[in-house]
Amino acid sequence: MIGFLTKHLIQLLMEPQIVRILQLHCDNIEYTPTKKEIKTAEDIVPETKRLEEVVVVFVAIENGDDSSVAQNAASQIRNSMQKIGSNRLLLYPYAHLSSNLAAPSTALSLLKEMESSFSDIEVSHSPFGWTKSYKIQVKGHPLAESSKVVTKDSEAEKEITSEALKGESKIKSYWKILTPDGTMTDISDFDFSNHKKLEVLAKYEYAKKRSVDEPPPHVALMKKMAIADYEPASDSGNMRFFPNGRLIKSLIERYVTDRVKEYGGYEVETPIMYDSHHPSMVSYFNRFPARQYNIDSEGKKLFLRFAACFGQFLMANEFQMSYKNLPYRLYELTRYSFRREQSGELVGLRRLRAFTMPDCHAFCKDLKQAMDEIKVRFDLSQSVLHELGIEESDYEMAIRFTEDFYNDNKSSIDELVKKHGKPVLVEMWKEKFFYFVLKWEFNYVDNLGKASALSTDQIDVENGNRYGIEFIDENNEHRHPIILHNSPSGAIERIIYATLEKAAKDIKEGKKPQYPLWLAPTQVRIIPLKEEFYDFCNTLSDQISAHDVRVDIDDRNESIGKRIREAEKEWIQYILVIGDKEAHSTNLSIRDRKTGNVRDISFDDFVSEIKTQTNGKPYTGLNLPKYLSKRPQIMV
RNA sequence: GCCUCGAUAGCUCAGCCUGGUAGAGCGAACGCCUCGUAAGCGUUAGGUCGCGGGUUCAGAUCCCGCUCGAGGCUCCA
Repeated sequence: MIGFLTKHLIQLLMEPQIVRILQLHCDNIEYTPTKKEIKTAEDIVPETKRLEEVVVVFVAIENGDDSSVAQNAASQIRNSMQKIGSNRLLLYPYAHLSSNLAAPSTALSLLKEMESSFSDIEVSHSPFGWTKSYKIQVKGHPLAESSKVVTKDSEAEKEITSEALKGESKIKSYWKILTPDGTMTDISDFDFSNHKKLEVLAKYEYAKKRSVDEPPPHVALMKKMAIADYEPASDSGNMRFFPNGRLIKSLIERYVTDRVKEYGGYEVETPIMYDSHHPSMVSYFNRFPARQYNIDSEGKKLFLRFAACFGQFLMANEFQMSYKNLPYRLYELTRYSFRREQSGELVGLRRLRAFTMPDCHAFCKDLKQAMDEIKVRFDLSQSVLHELGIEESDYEMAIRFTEDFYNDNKSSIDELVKKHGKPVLVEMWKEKFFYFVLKWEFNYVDNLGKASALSTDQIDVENGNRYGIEFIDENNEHRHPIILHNSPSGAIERIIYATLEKAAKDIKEGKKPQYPLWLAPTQVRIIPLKEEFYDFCNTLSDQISAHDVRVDIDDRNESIGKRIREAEKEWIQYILVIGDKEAHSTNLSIRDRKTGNVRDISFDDFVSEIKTQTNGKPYTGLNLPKYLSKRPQIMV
């Protein structure tokens, strides 16, 4: 905020003979006149005034201004207020905008003229000629802050829209490509011809080529496969998961959790809401304007967590740690993390307001330990994605760091790139702005050329201090750990999104889409030819499911063709049609969706064929009635 | 937040341009058929055409406003 004011004040001071305006869309402003600054100050009783939901216009009227300029200024203010949908205005005389002020009497009369030209909205002005103290809360949206210079000729109008929000975060980024052999190329000099997906990631201006009206294919699939759907009675971006979706999601959740625990993470559970006035939150918040759900409760201003960081940091704050305990890793699968993304940004399972995020923090004693640890977690993330069915050709890596950090840690950074085995996108900063000095992520690039981050890790050098997390080092000194923030898979919903997008790609290419067998809601479907085989089917299904296989029975009175067709539409990999022949055979006749052919196979071989494909993955039983005649249709 | 599009049966959608009794397929209920690897047949039920206003003898249809949704853009700590 301070930086913004300074920047624009300098710009404003360079243009002579105009009305100068700094316009701010505010949650509230409170001001108190303290003393008269000039003899001709307005005659008022000084009292504190507070306005809510208001556009505050700081205005300086310069030498040479007249009525037409005032009118011009008023009409511009009116225009922009319509744009942002506000109808309360405070004109705030602010001499510091100009070094060429008009005489106070002229200025006051023009100010009043401006005020009176707003008949249709609620308008007031703060007292002219008084020294005032004020408190102001500016909104965070892009149009909230703007400055204007208005001259007699309205065509000379200049409007500068604030870059305050993004401007700060984008300070001096240098975009590069780093190849596995360690060479860093400027992005404009890199030959992308063999790296199309990386190019998509690199230029996120893909709008030009893509056909606009096409919804991402996973949205239709998530409904058709009865996985998930929008819940109109909730807020946008809060999904409901049907039995199929819950089963898939819960298996992925369990798998990622198992892998993190195997790596050395200790699972914890922390609250989903926090007090924004808690001292640890305040400084964190000052950097990041409102993008969270806020809840007022008994005078507390609570917000819903947007990551697991707070809970784990506040918890680690209570730990008495020695350097001998480090690295120490805390893990939580947040169900949910909440980010109140702008409504227009929400898309299916790709971008949500409530999502499930595995989040593993490693507390490290020094940078060397952190660099060793980040490599282990890099391998973990790669492996987890692979096992979830997302291959290295599906995603591109981006890495961000400060220039100093790169120079000091070049070989370790090169090592990460080498592990990825492909060129990676680099964003390099001259100096640290965020709390981290290095961050990498894997970005899934979908059918429409959209990139979404999956796995990520960061080296955080600030929050150990901010949250008062300490350990005692070899010399009996108190020190703050370096903290790594890793999500080995990224949001679970996003893994489902990627899985469905890959399936959609198969469909488009004429291939049969398929779930990885361990995620399939039904792994084996049994279809009795006639009612007389029901008992046989039931026994068979018990025998198969005794080996931890999800098997169900289509006992509906439908034609055999129709029941097979529907099993195919559910992407069920194995179908067993049971008739006279099968009921009297020791072997099974299985229809394998991958080939569409029927083959004979022994019971044991069949089970072991399934086991090979689901080896090392979690299992849970059917999440639907075993008999299809007992299932409601999910119509979405 | 901005732009565009949309809202008709449980679901997918037609009808709207050119105003005149509300349609189809799927699904559901019931019945027939008892079936050999991607849709067997018939009958029935089911709609305040998102909400509010206007024009008209008459509005799902034309006009205005609103609500909700979706996609794109911007954004993504």
